[in-house]
Amino acid sequence: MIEIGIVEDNVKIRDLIQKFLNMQENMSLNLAVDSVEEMLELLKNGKNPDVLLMDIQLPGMSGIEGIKIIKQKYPEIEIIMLTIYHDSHKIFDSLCAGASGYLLKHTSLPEIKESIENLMNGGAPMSPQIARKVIQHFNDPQPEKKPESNLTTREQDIVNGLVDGLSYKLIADRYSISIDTVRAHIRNIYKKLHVNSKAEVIAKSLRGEI
Amino acid sequence: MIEIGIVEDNVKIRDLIQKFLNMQENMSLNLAVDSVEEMLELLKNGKNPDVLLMDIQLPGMSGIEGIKIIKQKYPEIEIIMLTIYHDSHKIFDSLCAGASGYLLKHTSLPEIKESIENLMNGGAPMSPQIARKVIQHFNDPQPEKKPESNLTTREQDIVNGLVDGLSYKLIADRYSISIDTVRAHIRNIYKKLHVNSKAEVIAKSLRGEI
DNA sequence: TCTTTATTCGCATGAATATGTGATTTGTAT
DNA sequence: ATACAAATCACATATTCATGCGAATAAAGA
Repeated sequence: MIEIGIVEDNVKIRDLIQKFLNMQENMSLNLAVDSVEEMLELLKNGKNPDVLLMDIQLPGMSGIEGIKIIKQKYPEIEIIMLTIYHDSHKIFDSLCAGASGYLLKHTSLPEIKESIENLMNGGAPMSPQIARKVIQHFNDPQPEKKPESNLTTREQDIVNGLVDGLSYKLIADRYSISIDTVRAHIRNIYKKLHVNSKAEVIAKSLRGEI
Repeated sequence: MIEIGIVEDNVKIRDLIQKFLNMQENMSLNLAVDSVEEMLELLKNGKNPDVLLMDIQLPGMSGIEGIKIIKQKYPEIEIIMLTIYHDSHKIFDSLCAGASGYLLKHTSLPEIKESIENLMNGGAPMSPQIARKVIQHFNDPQPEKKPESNLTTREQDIVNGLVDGLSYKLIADRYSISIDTVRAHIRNIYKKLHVNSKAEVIAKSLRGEI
């Protein structure tokens, strides 16, 4: 039985979710409050939910501040944000504060149920739009440093092999070339980078100097 | 009709996915190749898929390198990684390179179909385990990777020497110990870190995994 | 056409590394 | 008192790496 709590000041929404989840045979939602402060009170009194559904816009402390405090005191509780906000700032603040999932409020009840199960199975439920924003966070940040590699495509391949900790033999296998070719490339790489050991190439590469 | 391409060198898997997706009324998978190089050739010849499913471990260029090149030349193509790798390094490399989704290979065919639709609707398909790793990246960028180093002070010194690109001899000189002592320490370091080459130690260290 | 560059391959050799099997000393914890 | 981890050193050997020399092919430029 998954014990669930909800912090949501809109009573209509809260009741709807509570009723629906309580109808599920493997779920129980008995902790339904409309502020972080009340939830903290319940937790202090020994209540021990597995998952918390949390709004951001709340009376008193915001949901994001709530995450920080709750995760600090009760790190084993998983928190899913359930909110109307889809701006990157609130999303990332929530995730950085310790939320394990982020759903938008138009998420259907069955999807909320699925998300909770997903979370208990080691997943991280997100609405598609949220996932997109999270992914985009990785996509762009790059254009800062470009140390003019000078390395050819193949040479870059070889460097990647080295970084992966492969021996010449394994690199040769990976690219289906002879070990002597690998040697040849490495010679050229060393010349271009002004180094003379695998170690230095790996270090340079991982420091972003290639 | 969603035009799909797949880069996957395992013909069994590729054929299975191809047949399944072609059975969908709104999807068409005609571009099925087993290397990035071949896909680039098709794209150059005017093929224009909406979505690419891409493996990471491929003959020739890796899938991650492939993303970079394809996204640079054809930024409108959405790429979903479909691979067995679930280590953070490969996930983040893929996302940073421009992937819009990341699925593990045990994903069922209907889920792959859903993921493609999700993507076309502005989502970012991810397997739950992947989503979790992505979220964790925000949760606590630091304490997550504290794998209990176990390395002693001296061992850490040696690791630093390796990262600086020094040979055993030079490390011995730096700390005024014999080269055999350096060897001994390195043996112990390898055991503790479960590696067996300088290269891997340097890589781990620079990734903050020590 | 001629030149460069990228990529491929081979052979050879000394240097460095990986790994095994020891051993001694000095603290610290039990 | 003694058990144990940390640090030190030695010897041996098989593998891997660094590097020199040489060379062929194909693609891209001058």
